[in-house]
Amino acid sequence: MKMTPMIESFVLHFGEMGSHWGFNRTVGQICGLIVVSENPLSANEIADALNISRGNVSMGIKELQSWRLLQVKHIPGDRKDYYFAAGTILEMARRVMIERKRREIDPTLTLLRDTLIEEPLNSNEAHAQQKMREIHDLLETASQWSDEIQTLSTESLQTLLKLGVGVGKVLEFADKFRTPKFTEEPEPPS
Amino acid sequence: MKMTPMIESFVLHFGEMGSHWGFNRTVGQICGLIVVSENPLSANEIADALNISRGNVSMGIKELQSWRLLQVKHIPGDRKDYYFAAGTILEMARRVMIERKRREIDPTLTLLRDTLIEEPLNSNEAHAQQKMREIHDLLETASQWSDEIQTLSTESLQTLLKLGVGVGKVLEFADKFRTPKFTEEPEPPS
DNA sequence: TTAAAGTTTCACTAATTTCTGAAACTTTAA
DNA sequence: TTAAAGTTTCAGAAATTAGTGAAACTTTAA
Repeated sequence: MKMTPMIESFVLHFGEMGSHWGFNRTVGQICGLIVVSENPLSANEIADALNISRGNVSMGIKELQSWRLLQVKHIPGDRKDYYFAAGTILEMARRVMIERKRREIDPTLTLLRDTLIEEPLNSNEAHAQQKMREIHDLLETASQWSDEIQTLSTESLQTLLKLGVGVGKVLEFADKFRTPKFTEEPEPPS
Repeated sequence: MKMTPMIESFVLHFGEMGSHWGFNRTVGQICGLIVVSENPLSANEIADALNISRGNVSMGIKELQSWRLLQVKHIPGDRKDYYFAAGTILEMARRVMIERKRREIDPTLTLLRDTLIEEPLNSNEAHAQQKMREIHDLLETASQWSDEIQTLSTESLQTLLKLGVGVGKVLEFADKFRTPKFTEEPEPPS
């Protein structure tokens, strides 16, 4: 299976992007290829298209499965596994987000929580803890957003994404009319 | 300047995190150290505390400056530069976001836009373009969010972050009362 | 203008990560 | 039960990325 130049350039670019999204070049390419492919692909077809070793494909597939980005199809009378993208782009993006949160935010939150219960030994440590608390609170909020997004239906997420772009202006306006004393929660509508 | 165990463990962890945030271990450590430090630090003090070479510190500082995460302080009669964190944690986080968007999203958007104006040569390419359009639209939305956030005041951003956690539920409710007419999803095959 | 103090660069080395290919293992049709 | 087809693992090779330290460069007080 030979890729056309259009598809090849996309797949290569996706490979480079991959490293920003938590996986390596090859894994990114495999992911790109599968997303863009019309029919499910066998591991051999992938190795062939990307010109990488069979073992490497096997590793890559395992990695992508750990991100829950692949689905497998079986063809009767054929023992191969055929892989295709698990869900829409939005669903895949969401899975990546969730997984990244689990791998990147959660461990830091744990460390910060553990550190923040220690008694500071001197003013340096007191200051450091203050900063850590700021980081903790921000990550905690990010974590809550992420958990929330996990519970949303795809449609609601779509709505939220589209809506978002307008939300900022409203807030900027609201903040202007807020007294410095009451910076916590907006009045609930009665 | 010797780090206490508490601060050291934080700095080391921050170094590991760093690689997820677009910079390498040492740069992460430098950033962590500076954030947590009570007073501005000279390059030599950083090299000393982290036990890395002077040249490496110089590179790291340059990198952090390109992320606009550092401010420099001069002490009269002292020719050294003293570095400290540029703004609050939230401000720093926001700078990282903006910069990552510029480095990671924008180039992909460009590639996708360029690819999507090409005529598909066959049904594979047509399908690929369809997927690329989905990715494009999602990244476009992400990009708009990012731009918006850039224009928000820190206070409004705080408000938005805190608020967010409740927003989802409202949307889920609203979507229930939306007519299927406006759903963009295709009918599942029967 | 000089030299001491500070900073940056860069060729080289070290460490880490990724990839290969062959061997081991698994599955299933006959 | 066997062997052909398919899959996975893993030790080491290759490639990439990070870090060192010495030399070159810059700045400024005297």
